[in-house]
Amino acid sequence: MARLSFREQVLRVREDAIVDAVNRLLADKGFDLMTVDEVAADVGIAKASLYKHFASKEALAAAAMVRLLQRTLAFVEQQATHAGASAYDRLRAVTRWALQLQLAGEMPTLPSQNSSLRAELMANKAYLDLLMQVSDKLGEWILQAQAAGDIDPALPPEVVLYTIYARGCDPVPAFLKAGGQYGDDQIVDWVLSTCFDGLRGPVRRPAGAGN
Amino acid sequence: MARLSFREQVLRVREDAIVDAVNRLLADKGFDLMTVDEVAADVGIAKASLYKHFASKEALAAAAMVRLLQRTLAFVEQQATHAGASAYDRLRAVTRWALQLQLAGEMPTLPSQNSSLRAELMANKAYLDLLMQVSDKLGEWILQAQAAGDIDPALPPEVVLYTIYARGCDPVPAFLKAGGQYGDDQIVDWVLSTCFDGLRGPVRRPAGAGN
DNA sequence: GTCTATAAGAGGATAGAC
DNA sequence: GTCTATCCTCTTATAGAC
Repeated sequence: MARLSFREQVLRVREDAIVDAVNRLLADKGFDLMTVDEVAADVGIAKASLYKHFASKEALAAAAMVRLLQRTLAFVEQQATHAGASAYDRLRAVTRWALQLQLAGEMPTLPSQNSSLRAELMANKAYLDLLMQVSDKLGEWILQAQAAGDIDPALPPEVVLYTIYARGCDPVPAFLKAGGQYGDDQIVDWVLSTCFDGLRGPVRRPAGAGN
Repeated sequence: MARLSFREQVLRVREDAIVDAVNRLLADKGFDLMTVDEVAADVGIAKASLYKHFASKEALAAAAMVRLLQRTLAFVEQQATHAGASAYDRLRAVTRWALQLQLAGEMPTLPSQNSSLRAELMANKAYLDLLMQVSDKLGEWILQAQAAGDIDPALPPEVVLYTIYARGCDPVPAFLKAGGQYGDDQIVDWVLSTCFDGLRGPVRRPAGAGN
């Protein structure tokens, strides 16, 4: 049993290395431009060996997305333990985390339109399950934040959820980073502000309010 | 000269039909999934004939983007004639127009990462010229809106400009439309609100302000 | 300038030896 | 399970007749 367990550990380490490479390439070039040859070369194994671990290119991407959702769920559950934070604070923290991940080049992005990939993901139970868990938790916070008046109660929670998800693959941070004149933290602050406070900015008062 | 002019007109009409098809396919599936065969089939001519009009797939996409920018510039210049509107109103009108275009399936979207395509665009004088004209005009309005306090003066104008551009290819409207329970106008209003007023929503007052 | 036919190559996936 | 070598399909692009 020790030998079997060891073998399994080796397997896991190798598959983790594969998912690492896929994650990097998805973040860098996206699904359509990522080639299986690149993944194999990046990991340092033959392409045929890759296919012993994952059945298809879509399965590779799905594995990367599942790991992303696992990490997201871990972060979300960690936030839930902070008693002092409001629901709004938590939503903002999660969004900040996603933006930081993206700027670090570790956010795998999928095309919103590739049908073969969507089919694979919609058939992936682990993926759907995790996505639902994350969405449920965020959904709770959204309702709480709306009740507290921190998030616009006129918006359907769905709209808020999608908007937060969309910030994770927003092109703005990458463009600003490509410009080269701002640091990551500064970029994150600005994008976070435009997301929650809008282009109008935080705390506006009616004309003539005096401060 | 009349015969030549007539021939040129026929040419223009045909090329317009090609760009129409490209525009539709780019909006529908994106650059990577669009094939030249599809474009040819959609227009109803042979693929080889396409290549008599445009030198490459990238050139096709570039033509669609140039036409988009021409239309954008036309809309922007039309807004400039509305004397009653503030700079902020105009920015909001342009963003609304882009969102409506997207929901109508007429917004060609490019991958933010395809290098061959970016190279072609960056070498396309007409494209760069139009992009600069649009950006200059929007940039003016952004500065004015910031001076008027309608847009957060703490944000670099660059950030505001990129954010507005990014709304034109935001995945949120398409997701909401796919859900099927909301009309286009409703979706546009919500996304526009999250863009300018943020998830917090319009007009927040300090606690205890009374209304 | 339009067509049919085909070149040329990339990229996903597999065969079969070890 | 890893490798080398290969298959096969899809897609961009072009040749050459009309």
